[in-house]
Amino acid sequence: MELHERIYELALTRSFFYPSNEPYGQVSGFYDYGPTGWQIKRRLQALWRRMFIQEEGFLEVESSIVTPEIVLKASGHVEEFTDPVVECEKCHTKVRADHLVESKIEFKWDGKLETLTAKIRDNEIKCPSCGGRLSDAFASNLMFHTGIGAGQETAYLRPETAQGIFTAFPRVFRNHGAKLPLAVGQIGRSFRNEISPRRSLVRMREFTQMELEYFFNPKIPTIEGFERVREKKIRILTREEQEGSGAPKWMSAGEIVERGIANEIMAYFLVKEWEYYTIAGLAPDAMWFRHLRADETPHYSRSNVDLEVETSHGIVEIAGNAYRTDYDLGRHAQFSKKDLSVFSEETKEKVVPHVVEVSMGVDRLFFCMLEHSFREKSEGKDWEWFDFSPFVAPYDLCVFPLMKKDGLREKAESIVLMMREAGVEAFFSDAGSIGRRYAKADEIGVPYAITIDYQTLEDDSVTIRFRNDGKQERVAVEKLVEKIKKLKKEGKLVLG
RNA sequence: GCGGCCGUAGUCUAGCGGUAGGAUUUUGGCCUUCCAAGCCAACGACCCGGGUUCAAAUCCCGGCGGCCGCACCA
Repeated sequence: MELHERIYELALTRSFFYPSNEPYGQVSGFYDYGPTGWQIKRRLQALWRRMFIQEEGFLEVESSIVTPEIVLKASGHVEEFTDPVVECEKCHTKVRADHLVESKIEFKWDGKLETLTAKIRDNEIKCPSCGGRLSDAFASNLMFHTGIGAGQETAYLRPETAQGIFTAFPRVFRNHGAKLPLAVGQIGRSFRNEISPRRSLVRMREFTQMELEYFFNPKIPTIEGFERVREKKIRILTREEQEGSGAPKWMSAGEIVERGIANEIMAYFLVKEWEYYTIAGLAPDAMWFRHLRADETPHYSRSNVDLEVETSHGIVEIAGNAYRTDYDLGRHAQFSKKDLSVFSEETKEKVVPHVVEVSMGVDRLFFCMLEHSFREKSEGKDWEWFDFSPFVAPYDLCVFPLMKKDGLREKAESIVLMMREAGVEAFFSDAGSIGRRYAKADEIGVPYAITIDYQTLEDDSVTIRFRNDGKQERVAVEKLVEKIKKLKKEGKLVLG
């Protein structure tokens, strides 16, 4: 059995995620998060918020999902997400029309559907799978279409959260210091009407993104704090290595800048992302950044660097970094007929800011994290479990009375109350034997379990069990909250 | 969308013409002083529609859905 198959079974039984609207039958590409999964996803988002917003003093917004067509024309999505397609009249296979024609004859598409249809007719191009007659070329759009108001003015569900940040830029800039650089992030749902979504959370029609746009004066492509990360290393697959060995290399932020792979701003975020994903529980030896080849880089971008992760579903891209220059603001200026340039105090001139974008997918991260954290039965444990980091585990700890009787349950409940009041997320259970409950706690990756035993009633102390080695340490109840917070902060998972 | 395989309790699975059996989970009870103990009991399923047949979970057709490959996509 492939790991992802096992993960999917676990997702169903442990309430990580499951198909949306289940009683009506599955519609592929849509998944709900259950109670346990949502706890984890929330924490992945909270960790991002802490590292990419709070720690940096950046700003966060929430923009609307339904987006008028003109906005997405400006962004390029109406064109970019519309593929020219032909359909076989016999077997109904759909094929990209431009790719098909290009593969048959020497041809450069001019963007017109009629041209493609003409070429197909002139050259008698047939269906590649059955040889049947092909339809005229038509546009197939990957955005969810909707209509606003009684007039049903054309609109789409946003295909990315970024555009809401670009359109908010002028106001946010003015209201929050009117100075560059300015960084604005957002967590939210995006939508892509995939033709045939597969691989569960890896390719969804409705998904969650965490995006950050860093606006700066193009003459000053630097970021405060770069010196702190200059020597820090990440794994990266350079363009040369993609031609060569294909093996990622450890490289420092400084070196990435020197080699021209990224500017300081992007290099800074690469380091930050590496830290984020490592803390979130991805295995550093199973992920790497990849500098996209020139032919993969959009025309408006100076450099794109993706984060790729190895999984049983193959290599999954979970983050994209792009130096988008002034493309987005420039296009929105053009389409809205507004001046979106701002005055730069740094160079005493008006500039259209450049943008470095960090775009991360939460659901794909969630899936990769489950795979990388999954642990088979072993000598120490006769059950499968998840080695989640304390930052993303669904609960901070479990509270278990050794027995239900003799006042142990009541004592345990009072400790749960104390923990919850202190902001510690505690899971309580008195069902079944204590060993069984430890196993259950391991199965959803809770890092610590507190056990209330007979000694607790005598001296008001409890044991803390560490998930990863099963060893226990005795702690006074009055020091419990402090102790747990310390363990979490240090990420300590074994007593040792 | 095409092709191959498939659809039985929450999960895994047996049955493949006579209306379902196991494992696990869940619930209640007994028992239990630390790593999925044991015992008793209970709950719980044949994807949907049509056809063939005395009789369909089982055979046939259609639909819906899944997995893999193609295509599409990141």
